[in-house]
Amino acid sequence: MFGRSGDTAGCDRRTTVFAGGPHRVRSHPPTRRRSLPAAAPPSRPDRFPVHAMTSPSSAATQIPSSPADIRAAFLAFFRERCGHEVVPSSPVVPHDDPTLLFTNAGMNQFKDVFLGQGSRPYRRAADTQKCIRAGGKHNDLEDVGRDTYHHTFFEMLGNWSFGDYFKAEAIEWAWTLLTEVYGLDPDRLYATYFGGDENSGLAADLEARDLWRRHLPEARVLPGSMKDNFWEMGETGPCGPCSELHYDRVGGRDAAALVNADDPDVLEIWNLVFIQFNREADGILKPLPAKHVDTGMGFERLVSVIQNRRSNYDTEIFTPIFEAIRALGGTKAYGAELADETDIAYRVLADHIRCLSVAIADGATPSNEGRGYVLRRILRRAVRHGYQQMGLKEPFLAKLLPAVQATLGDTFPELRERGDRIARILEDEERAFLKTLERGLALFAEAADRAEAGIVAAEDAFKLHDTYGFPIDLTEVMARERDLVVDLDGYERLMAEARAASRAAGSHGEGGDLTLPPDVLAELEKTGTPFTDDAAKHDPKPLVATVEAIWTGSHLEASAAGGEVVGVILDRTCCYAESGGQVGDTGMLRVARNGDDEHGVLEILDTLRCGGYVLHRARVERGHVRTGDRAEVSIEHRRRGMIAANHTGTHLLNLALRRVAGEDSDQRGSLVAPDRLRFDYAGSKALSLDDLAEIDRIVGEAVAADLSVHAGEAPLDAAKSIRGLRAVFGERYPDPVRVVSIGAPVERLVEHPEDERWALQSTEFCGGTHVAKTGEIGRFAVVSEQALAAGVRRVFAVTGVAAEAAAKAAQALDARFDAAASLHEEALLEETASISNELEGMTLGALEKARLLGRLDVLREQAKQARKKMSASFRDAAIGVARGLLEEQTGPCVVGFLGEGDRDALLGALDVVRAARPDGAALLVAQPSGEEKLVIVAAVSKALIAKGLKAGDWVKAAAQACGGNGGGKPDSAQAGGKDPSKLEDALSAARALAATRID
RNA sequence: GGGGCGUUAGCUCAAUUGGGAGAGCGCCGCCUUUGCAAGGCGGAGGUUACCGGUUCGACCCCGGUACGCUCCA
Repeated sequence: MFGRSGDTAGCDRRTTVFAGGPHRVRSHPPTRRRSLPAAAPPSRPDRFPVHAMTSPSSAATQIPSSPADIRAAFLAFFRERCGHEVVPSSPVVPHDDPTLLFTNAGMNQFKDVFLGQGSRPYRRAADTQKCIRAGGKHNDLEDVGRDTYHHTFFEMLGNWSFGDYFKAEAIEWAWTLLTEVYGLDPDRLYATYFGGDENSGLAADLEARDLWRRHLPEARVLPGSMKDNFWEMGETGPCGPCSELHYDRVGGRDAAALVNADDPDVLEIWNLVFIQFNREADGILKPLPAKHVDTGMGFERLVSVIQNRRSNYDTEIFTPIFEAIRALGGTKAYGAELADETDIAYRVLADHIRCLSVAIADGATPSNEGRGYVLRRILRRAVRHGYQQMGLKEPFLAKLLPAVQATLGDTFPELRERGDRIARILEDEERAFLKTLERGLALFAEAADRAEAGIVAAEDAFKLHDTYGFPIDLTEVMARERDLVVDLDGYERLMAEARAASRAAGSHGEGGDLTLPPDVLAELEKTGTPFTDDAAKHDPKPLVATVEAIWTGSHLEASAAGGEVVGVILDRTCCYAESGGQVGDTGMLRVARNGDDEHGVLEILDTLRCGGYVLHRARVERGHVRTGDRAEVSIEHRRRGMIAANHTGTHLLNLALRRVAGEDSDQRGSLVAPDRLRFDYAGSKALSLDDLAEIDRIVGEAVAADLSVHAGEAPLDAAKSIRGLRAVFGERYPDPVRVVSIGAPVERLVEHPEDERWALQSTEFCGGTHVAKTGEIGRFAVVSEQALAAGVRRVFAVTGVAAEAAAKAAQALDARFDAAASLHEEALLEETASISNELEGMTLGALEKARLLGRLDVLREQAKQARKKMSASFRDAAIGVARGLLEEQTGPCVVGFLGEGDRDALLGALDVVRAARPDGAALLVAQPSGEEKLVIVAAVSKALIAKGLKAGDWVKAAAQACGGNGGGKPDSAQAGGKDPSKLEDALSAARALAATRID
């Protein structure tokens, strides 16, 4: 399968690569679709023919040329000739590393190995890693499209040594691969090595220099600075010198001066990092006992070099995507011009659709925070370029997905497997943004109207961006169309202010975090502190352990005393450390020394895992604790029991969800706490009440069947093949892996993994604690169901006593509803409001809650009718009294008390009086039923206002006479009084004022 | 994690300084018309997201919560 296209393309390429002479930029490769991905060899390196690699002499006739061949050749080289394990790319969304937005380097998935926290069954590895550089410390987003080599998404080819081979082998292999396998001209290669740094007291890496000199003349082996040639993971931790290979696209010259000088024709293609130090907290470098190699070679760049194209975008990695963009219509063909706006849009779109497709395939979703927000920005940037440069006003990104699948789908099959989901999310998100644009257009029109001297105010531009998400460059374009300009300096100033404020707020606030930083972990290991043995966590009987270390949150301490909250590390423990969504145990730690039973008593508030250590976050209640103490650890059993019930309940819920919501409803996260459980899963449709009922029923059946819960370890590969297995999307599992099954024991599952029956039972990879029999769960109820983000839904549920309590609460509310049905008027209104409030904050089964909300609707309708009836009767009564007043008081002014009534009743009566005396004035008072206050309203005709009687003054005078206040307009006003006993005072004050003003 | 904005009738949105919650569309009824489109008249429809505070009085002011949008980290 490698054969035909590889052969011919290889020969073609050879003439180009070795042609030498002046550099020529080929406009376009002959893109024959057939020769692209369809004919590419599969990415599985074990199927890659190795004859080209094993026989260097024949390599010249077998130089890989297509992107797929080049990728496969890299993996085959390290697998076949250098004994590496070829591993799959880790997901581009690092589900298990919250410190990282996206996987941005090949070494990410081996970070734990370099930090000394984890290990692998192999010591040499190679892969092609999906990487995204956007939004984080490495942010290339704004540069994409403007040059030939920045990408938000790219592949990083890499090979690693974990304490195995070192500089000599790494350098030798890099050289061989590039010159022999890929046929690069050795005269165009330059190597750099770390040239030393006096300030840091670091010597030059002469070892690397000399190794390169075996292949390259001295003039092309160049020393580099700390910045270019010394690699560090962070402030502290593993680090070391690195050595880079650079390639001169032009050739036939001495380009040494152009290395690391940002020349587009002299570019770094491979970085070899030699991890040999650990930087301690005090900044000092200590040599590592186990030295590692970490290399990275940008795939897109490599292809451009081998194919002799001046831009990454001119390779077959991108050209099929350009074709798809052109097929969207309405735009010219890609012209490969750097400054051309349409060509920039081509590059932006091609880059961004790759990035978005890969990220979404790995489980990310555009959203308004974190990595989701980065994706949203990338998508919007793509839509904006399409919208402005290509006139694409309808969602179009999903139409580019097939081209991405065609170029990357063989290597990363998840792009095809999750294609529907990717397309749907892209389209939804595009529609949302088009709506934002529309709204922004309207707001911009207002801002443009306000513009003075042809300048759109900085505040307006900023607000459009900050509040309404209207991109600044769109604002500029629109301003230009109306012959306006935008105050960009002012805008930038406001942005800088907002950024500063945001940063200032984000920087403080790290109290209470007791996790161990890497340097402390290293310190512990160096001093021989053993990893905590927590095998007893699944059978948590109290046990006696030795205090190994005490962590204050900032340093290790020999002892802790009264009131302090510290992290205690023991040599062994029965506490479960927070992991896999299950919260950590609480319990007690009793220090015994010299026969004194309770020398120190600590309450364990939480238990967490740091590297190989279990950290007990504990408060010293009495006495003190020292390292070396013997202490009895015990957990709070009741709480653990509730957690176990919820954890087993979570597994049953997971099983039920698969049946109700479909096979695609992968778990996306979960929380197992004592009082409730939370489960997030992939799904875009809300669960109906019927679905919820079905879930409750399925779980309820499993509980009633009192099934046995089994746990056991099994080889990862064997366990993965068990039918019906539910694993967390994107999670990496250890080998062997712990399997928890409900029903048949783990051994039987592993014996016959394909058995159809397993599909009906719960089987999960899980390190958590569970009940022994499902009957212990007692009762299960889904409590609520909601959307968490687009494509992710969250279910809350309760088990055991909490579920019992919810059922009882529902019964109690039913009784109240029954009683409320016979209530009338005010009692009905009050009870309705009271029930409504309680229902809001109550934990109830989702089904019960829905049913009770239905009952509440009925009750509310009754209450509404009652309110209307009451209101009407008050109003009628008030109008009746007012008619009486009209008969008694024949003058222009009517002043009187209408009895019981609210403001609406008063206003209704006032209308009647006003109609009867259009040229007069009226002031009416009423007492709201059941309240110790008075309401006063007044209306005055224009004629009397002219004489000096203003309604506002009038009601104020009356109100102040009964302990209140009020006001309003001259023709109409309202007021209130707090003391009904002074009613007569209020009325006479009103009469008096009217008399002085009118007569 | 920190800002900004929003939430009012079934839908789209108004509501001057705090002083009697409206419009358009849709819905229902009646009238006009041979019929349709339309028009005329009338009507129903609101816990102004929720909770609390200030006030004689809150859609409006203040604090909190929920949800949504948006920017920054």
